[in-house]
Amino acid sequence: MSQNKRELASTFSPADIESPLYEKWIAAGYFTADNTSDKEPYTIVIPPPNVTGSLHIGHALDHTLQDILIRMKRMKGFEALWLPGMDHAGIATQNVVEKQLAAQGKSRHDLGREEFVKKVWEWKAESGGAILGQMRRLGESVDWSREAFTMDANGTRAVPTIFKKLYDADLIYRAERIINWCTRCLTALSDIEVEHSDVEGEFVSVRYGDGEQQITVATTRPETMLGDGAVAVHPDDPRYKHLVGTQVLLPLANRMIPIIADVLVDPEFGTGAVKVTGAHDPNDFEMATRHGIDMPIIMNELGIMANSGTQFDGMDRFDARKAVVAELKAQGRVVAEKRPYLHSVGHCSRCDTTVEPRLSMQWFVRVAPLAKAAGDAVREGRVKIEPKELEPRYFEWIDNMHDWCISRQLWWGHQIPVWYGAQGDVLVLGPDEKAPAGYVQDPDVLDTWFSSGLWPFSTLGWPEITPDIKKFYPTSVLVTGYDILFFWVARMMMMGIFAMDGVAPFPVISLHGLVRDRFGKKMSKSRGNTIDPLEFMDRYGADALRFALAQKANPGTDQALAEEWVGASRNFATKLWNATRFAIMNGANIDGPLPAIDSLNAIDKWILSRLAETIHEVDHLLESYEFARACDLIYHFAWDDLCDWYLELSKESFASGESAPTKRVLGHVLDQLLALMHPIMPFITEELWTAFTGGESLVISNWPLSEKSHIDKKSEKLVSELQAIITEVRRFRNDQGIKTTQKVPGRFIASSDIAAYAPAMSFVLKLENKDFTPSASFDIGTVKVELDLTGTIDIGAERARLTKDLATAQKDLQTAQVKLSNEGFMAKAPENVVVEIKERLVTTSADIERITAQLAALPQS
RNA sequence: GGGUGCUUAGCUCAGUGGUAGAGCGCCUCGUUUACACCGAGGAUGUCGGGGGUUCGAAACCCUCAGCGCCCA
Repeated sequence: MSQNKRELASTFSPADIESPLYEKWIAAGYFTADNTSDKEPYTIVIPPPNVTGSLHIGHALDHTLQDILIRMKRMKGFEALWLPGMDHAGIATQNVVEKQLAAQGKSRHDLGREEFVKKVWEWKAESGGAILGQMRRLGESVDWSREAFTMDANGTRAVPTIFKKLYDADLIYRAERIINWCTRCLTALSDIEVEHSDVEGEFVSVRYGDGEQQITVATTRPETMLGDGAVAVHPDDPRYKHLVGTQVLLPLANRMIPIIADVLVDPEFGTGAVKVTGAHDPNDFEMATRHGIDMPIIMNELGIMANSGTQFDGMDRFDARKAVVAELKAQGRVVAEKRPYLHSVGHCSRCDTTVEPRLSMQWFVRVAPLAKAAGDAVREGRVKIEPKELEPRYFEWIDNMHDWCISRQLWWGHQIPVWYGAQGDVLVLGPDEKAPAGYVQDPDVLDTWFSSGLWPFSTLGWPEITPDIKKFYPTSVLVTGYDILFFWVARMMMMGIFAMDGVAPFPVISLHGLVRDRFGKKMSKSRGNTIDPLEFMDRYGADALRFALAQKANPGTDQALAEEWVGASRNFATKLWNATRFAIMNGANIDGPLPAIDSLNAIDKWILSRLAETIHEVDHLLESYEFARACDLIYHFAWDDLCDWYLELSKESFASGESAPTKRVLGHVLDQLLALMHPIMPFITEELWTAFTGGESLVISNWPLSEKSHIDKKSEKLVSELQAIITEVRRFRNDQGIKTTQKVPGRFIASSDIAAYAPAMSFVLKLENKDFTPSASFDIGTVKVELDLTGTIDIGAERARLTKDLATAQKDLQTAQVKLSNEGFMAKAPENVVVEIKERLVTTSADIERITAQLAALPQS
């Protein structure tokens, strides 16, 4: 084994090591999961990025967290499967290819459906999936042999299977309903694909009818009045009671329409009377249905006025709005106008076009029973949401879900598996069934989220009960941003529980937040504050990016990111690199068993104790998806405990030559630390560890074990005393203006257990051990330090230092005294707290006495 | 309008009942044989305002103010 040890380059260069290491891992097949192994499975399916997408900073975060879990579990001996793949992203992808066609002056209709879909596949082959290469750069340990696509063979069988199953269970139906229509994409959208934002519009009050038979309605969309079927008021509204049941003249259209009473009307809002346009407003549709009111459609798919039988036909909806108001004004029917009037308007999440509510025939999923099951799974604890604080959001949404419109008037996607016969009969077919001659398939495709809802099992070969399904379903955890909790997570819950006999697709949903800019502002192209993870990887390496992201990933909360912070993580990597070089230079090794703990010095015992504690806590935190806290502990153990203290305190031992146990201990600590860090920073740890140990790979090495027997509070206390002494002496030297490099005669007068480490401390502090007459001395606790400064000390600086220490001690003393003289505290505070405060009283009193004496001993100046 | 979260050091954020923390930034000093992508030392906060519970509150409760997110 040891013949594979290597020398390390003197400087850390991520670009030199990352890509060869990834190739090595792939060639070795470490990431390929074995469905025949007897290891316990651990499965994560990657949230499939759009085939049109490239790796943005949010993916980098999401994927880093998943890789941390997968790599840790693989090291823990699980059969780890991390399944990669992409989503066909219906509208987004179709838009991309349509744009290319538009550049040639063509539309998809010029090609026809079959040709167009062929074109999209060609586009995918050439330009799709750029993200996959970028995932390799990030070091993702995904199983490429199982790479999936929502429209691959598995997806193409799973979709009609579940469609038919839902249809047969009466959970899919076709109906004429108000849906959200995008006049640019020319398709229906689900509620969730509509983004609401406040816009400045207008609020116009219009008088319908004349004389006795008149009523004023207010609207933000005057043009839709051409499609009004009624006017509605609240049944208890005394202003209009006499009009209910009568008819009123609809201006412009010159039709008589009824006045109805419905509780949906808010009498406080506007005039308390509203127009009822059943074909172009969801609330109105509800009222119109209830009262059997006509619902004329007065706009075509493009948002152009049509079939209203008025002069406005042929006008764009927004032009018509102005024209209608102008004409009403001319007729003296405009009672009031508010402009601008701020109100919420829906926009297409893909292209930002103002969404038009539109009555049309679509396919829907009846969500009530599915959503109930998905909600119950969380309510009953079968599925946990991490962090728990996000549960209310999940319930609020899933318990109030509307039926899901799943048909899209697109060509790219899973075509709806329904065929219509000449007599209007409807056939829903599974993947292996063929429609009889003469039947025509529904031209629409399914919502992209319909197929991605099947992702946790369609990718494993469902509906076949494959070895993969048996081994790897349900998956172990879902890691994703809270922003797609509704889009995707809820769909997977509903589909998974329905398809897999009640077994939810994952027992845990671990949600992280969004990556924001350095000021915590949302990133957007228009703000110009977006961050490109690829650039950061170029400049600082993949490990630095991963660590920077994981270090700030607190459950469910957004994180800010700035370039310097990635740079700081790179610095951390460099620190680790140099520490390992130093360790190797000094003969650190992992040869043979660790020396007996009792035989070790306190410094070695201490670092082993800290290692055991760190491993224990990091393990627990990672298992709880507390990535930020885990990274923080690792960072401080590696930098503070190991580099700043252990290596420094051990230098004397290395220099003296009597260091065999320390070399073995250091080797052990490094070996374990690199393993512990490997899931987070896979490249540099692999490079360092293989060079240092000569081993094959950390990817397949054992996860570190926390040795409880190494935990040694006594040594921890002793070393913390050594640290306090060293810090005080440094502070004294600093205050006295003595250079760090200057050697000074000095000695410690201390009890034997501390005196035993005088050589180590002297080495760190550059104190010379020789005969001298002290010209300065001071106390730290029970330890006296004597120094020969060969000259006068700076009394002013010394007095300032002691005065400050005295003030601190006096404040601490006072705090303790106040507590101890408080009867309530003495009576009710727990014993251990009282003891602690009493101890504090004793030590601070001693400190005050000591410092006061030192101050008094200073010569007057 | 409904739901939900936040307000702690210059910035970004940890910290769920026992002497206020981290990273970055800032100040001083330093080419010590792992590391200047570094080391040593230092400064900085009546924990948004007000009230309450408690021996004790940044933390628990009420209230006010500001900011944010989700949904309608």
